[in-house]
Amino acid sequence: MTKFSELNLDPNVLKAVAEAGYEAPTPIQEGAIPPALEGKDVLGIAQTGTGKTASFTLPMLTRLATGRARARMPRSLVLAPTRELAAQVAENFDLYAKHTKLTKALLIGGVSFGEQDKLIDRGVDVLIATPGRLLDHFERGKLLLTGVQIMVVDEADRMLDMGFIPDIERIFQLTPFTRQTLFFSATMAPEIERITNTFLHAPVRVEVARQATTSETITQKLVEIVPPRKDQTAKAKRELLRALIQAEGEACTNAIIFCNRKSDVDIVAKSLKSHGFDAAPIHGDLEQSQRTKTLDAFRDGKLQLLIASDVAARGLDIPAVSHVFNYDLPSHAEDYVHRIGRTGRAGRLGTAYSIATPSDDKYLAAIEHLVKITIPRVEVPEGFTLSEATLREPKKYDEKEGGRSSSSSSRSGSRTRSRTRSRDRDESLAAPVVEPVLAEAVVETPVVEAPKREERRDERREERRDDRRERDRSRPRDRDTGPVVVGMGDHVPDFLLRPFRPSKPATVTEEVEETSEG
DNA sequence: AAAAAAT
Repeated sequence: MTKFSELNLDPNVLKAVAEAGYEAPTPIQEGAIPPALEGKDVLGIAQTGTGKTASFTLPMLTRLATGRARARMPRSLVLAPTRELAAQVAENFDLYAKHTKLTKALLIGGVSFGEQDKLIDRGVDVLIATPGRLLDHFERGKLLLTGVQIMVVDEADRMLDMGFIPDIERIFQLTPFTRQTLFFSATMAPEIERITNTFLHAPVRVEVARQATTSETITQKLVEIVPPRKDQTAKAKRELLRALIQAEGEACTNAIIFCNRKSDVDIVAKSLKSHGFDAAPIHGDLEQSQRTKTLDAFRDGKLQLLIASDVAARGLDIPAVSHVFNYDLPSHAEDYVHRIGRTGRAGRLGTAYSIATPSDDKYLAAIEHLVKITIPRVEVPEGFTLSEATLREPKKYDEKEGGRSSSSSSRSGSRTRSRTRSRDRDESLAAPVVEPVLAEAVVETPVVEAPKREERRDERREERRDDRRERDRSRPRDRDTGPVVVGMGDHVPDFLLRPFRPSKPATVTEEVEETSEG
């Protein structure tokens, strides 16, 4: 087996690695460090938890060991998508650079410019930044990127998701053509491929097998509930979450609870706290100081439950999380893998619970397709008092539907139709794989409904366009024109229509048509 | 329908 000591790293760097307790490099490190040390571009395809950060940190420090920084001209640059991730990279630099004289600055938003400016002025070897703040410094003329010898892009696919690619391209163009580029991404989306083709020169491609999502170290479980009413979903989910945490008891030493929305992060955190749990929220709308404080407390074991948006889904290295709870199933299947990957790290055992409601069926299918397993369904825990109402029981819905559908079928017309649509949606939500007798009625509708819904939307759009045309010709006579005209009847005073219609309607109509087609 | 990041 290769050892770090065989990798030609700077002795001072090697010393820090040894002190940190590392002997043998991970596959990504073994693959990326040698070419990086030779000054070659590296394209690393690897996910977090594979030792990616050290795979660029160690060779960078080694190559920067000779020479020193000039004022406002950093010698290297690391870009990360989130502030926490950038801060984490910075911590890694501190760790491995402690026996060198290399300096670094962390440029992230949410903190004042003053300290960052001071460091840049003095000259730093390594600049670690989120794209926005870096460009901000650059535009203020405080920063020159022409001295960058090594540039690292970390978590490029996440940058893509977050719309950072234009910024990244711009930053690439601000650095010298001769720079060395180390580029990391978990996946190679077409857009990522394009960037690497443009900005990397004959890169050495290092690909590390995707982390097994069915990793034996993570036990995945899914709890499905059907809240009796839609407006009770959140309440039911919060209660179920509490029951799940309680059922796990002492096994749950600490956990990250993921919500899809920032507002839900706050609500769930508040709710858990009021029920006596040791919980705190983290998401992008919170003050940076608060984010740092919360994350530090969680890392130090002073906080048991971290309620998080996807700001914490990727990259963050939080050791020893016993549980992950998906309060919401993520709408991007990839995120499921990232989220549950927060537990079961470094050979430790972990448990990942996901809460699903019927409206998650689509997401769930995508997730299970991606991870290539059927996530084991488990019963709701005993402490879940709403269980009777919220178990996956289609009956209530079907009874209701049966009653309503007969009354609605006696009617017709566009207004009733819109109500029918929302009813059908509920119906399809409540359609589980059980109850064959009722399934007849349930299955039929969504299957037919799905394509129809699209058609109808198009129809309506066309209708609306027609309406406009009609009105422009001042012949508002169609009853289907929508609630506004129906409500006014045929008695709409002419002046009310005038502001929407310039003096020569025919011409305008033509113009509208032309522009809309062009 | 939403999260992240520059203010």
